[in-house]
Amino acid sequence: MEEISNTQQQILNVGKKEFLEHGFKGASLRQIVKQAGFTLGAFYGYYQSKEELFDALVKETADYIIVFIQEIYDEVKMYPSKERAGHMMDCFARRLPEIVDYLLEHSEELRLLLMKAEGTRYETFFETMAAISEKNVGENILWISRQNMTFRLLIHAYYRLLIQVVLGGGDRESVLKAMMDIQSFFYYGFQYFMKEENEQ
Amino acid sequence: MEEISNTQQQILNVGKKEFLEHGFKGASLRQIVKQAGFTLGAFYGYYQSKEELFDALVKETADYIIVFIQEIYDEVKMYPSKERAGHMMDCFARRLPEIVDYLLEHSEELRLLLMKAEGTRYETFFETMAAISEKNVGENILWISRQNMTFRLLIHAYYRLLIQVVLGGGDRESVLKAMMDIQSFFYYGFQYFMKEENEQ
Amino acid sequence: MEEISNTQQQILNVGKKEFLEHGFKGASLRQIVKQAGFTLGAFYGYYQSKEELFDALVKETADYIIVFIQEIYDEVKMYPSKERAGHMMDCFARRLPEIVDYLLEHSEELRLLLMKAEGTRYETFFETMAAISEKNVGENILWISRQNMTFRLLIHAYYRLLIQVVLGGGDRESVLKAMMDIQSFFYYGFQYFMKEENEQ
Amino acid sequence: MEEISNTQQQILNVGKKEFLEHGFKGASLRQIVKQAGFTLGAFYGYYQSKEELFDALVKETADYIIVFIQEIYDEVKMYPSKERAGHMMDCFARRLPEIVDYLLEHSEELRLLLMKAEGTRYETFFETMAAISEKNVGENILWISRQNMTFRLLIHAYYRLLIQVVLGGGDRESVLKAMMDIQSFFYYGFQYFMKEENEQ
DNA sequence: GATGAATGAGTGTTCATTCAT
DNA sequence: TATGAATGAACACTCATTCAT
Repeated sequence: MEEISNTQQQILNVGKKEFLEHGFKGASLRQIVKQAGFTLGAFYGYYQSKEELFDALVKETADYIIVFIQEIYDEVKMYPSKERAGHMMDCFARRLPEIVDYLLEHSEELRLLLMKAEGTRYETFFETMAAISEKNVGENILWISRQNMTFRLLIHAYYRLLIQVVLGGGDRESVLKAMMDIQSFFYYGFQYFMKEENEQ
Repeated sequence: MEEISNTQQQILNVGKKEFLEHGFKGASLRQIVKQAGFTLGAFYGYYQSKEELFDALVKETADYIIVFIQEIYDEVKMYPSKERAGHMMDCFARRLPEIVDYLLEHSEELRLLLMKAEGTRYETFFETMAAISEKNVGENILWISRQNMTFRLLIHAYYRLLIQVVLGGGDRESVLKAMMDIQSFFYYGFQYFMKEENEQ
Repeated sequence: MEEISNTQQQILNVGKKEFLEHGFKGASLRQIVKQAGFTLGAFYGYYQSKEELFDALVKETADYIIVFIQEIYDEVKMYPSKERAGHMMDCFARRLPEIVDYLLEHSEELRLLLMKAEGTRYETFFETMAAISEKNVGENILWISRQNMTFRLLIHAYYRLLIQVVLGGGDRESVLKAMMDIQSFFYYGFQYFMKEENEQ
Repeated sequence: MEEISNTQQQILNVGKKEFLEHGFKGASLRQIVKQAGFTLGAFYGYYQSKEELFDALVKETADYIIVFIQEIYDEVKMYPSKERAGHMMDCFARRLPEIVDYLLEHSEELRLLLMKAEGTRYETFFETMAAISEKNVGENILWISRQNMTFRLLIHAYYRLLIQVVLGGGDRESVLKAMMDIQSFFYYGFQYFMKEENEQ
């Protein structure tokens, strides 16, 4: 456990607020330390750069999400190769409440990560998330060929919807309800896809 | 017909490139005019501000899109009230090739508009697009209640997919194919929704 | 008679307006030619610089005023040396209506000259006016010694009041009335001075 | 007591000099910091803007003057209503040495305030001073009707003379002597006015 | 006589970062 | 740990003026 001094906690709090308000590039270190009641010099005692502060705010959440997605695909892989496609949505659905809870608790970090990270190494975080899916689907769910751009895009869309619902600001119940609906929507949609592919 | 001098065309070209690379805020007028081989003074002979240059690059495409979406809903309105929901996807599908062709030809402007416009009056362009849909759906396709957040999100997702496909960089054929697939996917998905709503 | 083309007249009109509004330094040639419906190039066909335009607007009035003041002192000089001081105010009073009429007709030029000329060779015009008085008084109205700062300042004040009354915006009658009052005020005031000086 | 570092003092000194030389608008921050031996960044560590520097140079003097004038009128108000007019000049005369001393010590600030403040919130400081007089005279010294433009102008002239004497650069004695003379001059002048008004 | 394109130096202001103390 | 002073480069924008056509 790293010790976090009051000063550092202040900087983190105000930093989060300012990054949320103005984005990484738009936020001013001067403003942050001023509001936190410290000086620029103090800041550089804790972080080596503006980006390092952003990182500190966001890293844990980013890592969690990446691991979480990978875990889902690991579960999918436990089915026999041919059944994987059919179970993919199940696996996602099963762990939906868990990830929703986590994201609701870290919604500010999520927003930073996905909407305020331009100029940091997270500016392509969404694509990174999607790339994990593409990799796993391509390697393991064979009949969905990796070239199938449409499928990739629908995965993107699914993630984006999940995020939007969480960031939309509703309570846990309505967020879960919306995601269940979307899940069903996607389930029906995918039926069409699997039929199509089988016919070809 | 406005005449556009070589200089101005240079500024437009380099400006487009720089805005695409760094976003509106991140782009530097100094860099733009330097690369265009002119001075800052020359720039201000053509445009009154940085934003005006962005506007000149993007306005036509923005206007075209807004008008286009409204036109689709005007077509939907020509059906009797009860049939509108069923025909909505048809209407979108019918005009899909047209908008795809237009957007492919203006894909750079589209990218500026939707991903590089922070700091300009277009920074909420995507929301503006979606708001037109919400307004029309809410007023005219009655059984889809305006409060239905999920439905709103799916409209967002549809537009976002359309844009991503276009910006994905494929050729006309593969873009159209992908959009047709997505169309079908959404069609099937909506079946579920309509069933659900009717049962309630 | 110099011919003045429409273009030139336009520039003069708009130039006067802009100089009045923003002062010499604050006025922008760009704005002037834009409002006049011409280009910067055209401007430099008529005037060699911004200051030359100011000069053109103001020179005649400036010259007239200088000559006028000198004329008054020339009249004073026609009295025997000892009587001059006593007649000074008379001479001023006698020609008051004439100068008031002229200044009312050229009040805009007067304002340019005295309040908007910073940055031009007229920025010390008021001091120039006063210096003529000082010179004449010092040379010719002997008992008022040149060192008498107070007397100099009262001359300044007299001129300043004259100008303020004219620029105050009243009609001819009220301007003349005010100046007559001021004249009397100064007349009484000077009585005190002459008494004092004689006693010393 | 605010501590003022050497740097800040340097900026204040050079700033005062530059503002005196070129006026507020005409002075260049770059020139100021260059002469002070610092950089622009350093400047903005002390002042938030060019105007704030001007303010720092001038505020104390401005406030002092405003309060001082008001105090004189407060003294006038201690006389019965009918006697006020007759005592006004007395009250001014009584406190003349005090204000002269103050202004002589702050003559540079006075010059900034009254001749170099265009573009700052002090650009109408002279009018503000005069307005206090007008207000007090109008409310309390009844027989001098507020509409009497001439009277207003004479108040202006009195202040302007006071300032000119101070800024004229003489020593304390000659300044005081000049102001006493002017005081007497105005006293005699006002006799005429009061007579006139009474006769009407 | 007038245009329109262009210059080059200037403006006030903000930035992330450094460093001696 | 924290300060506070300072840097130097960057920002968008405006200016009076020039000159080939």
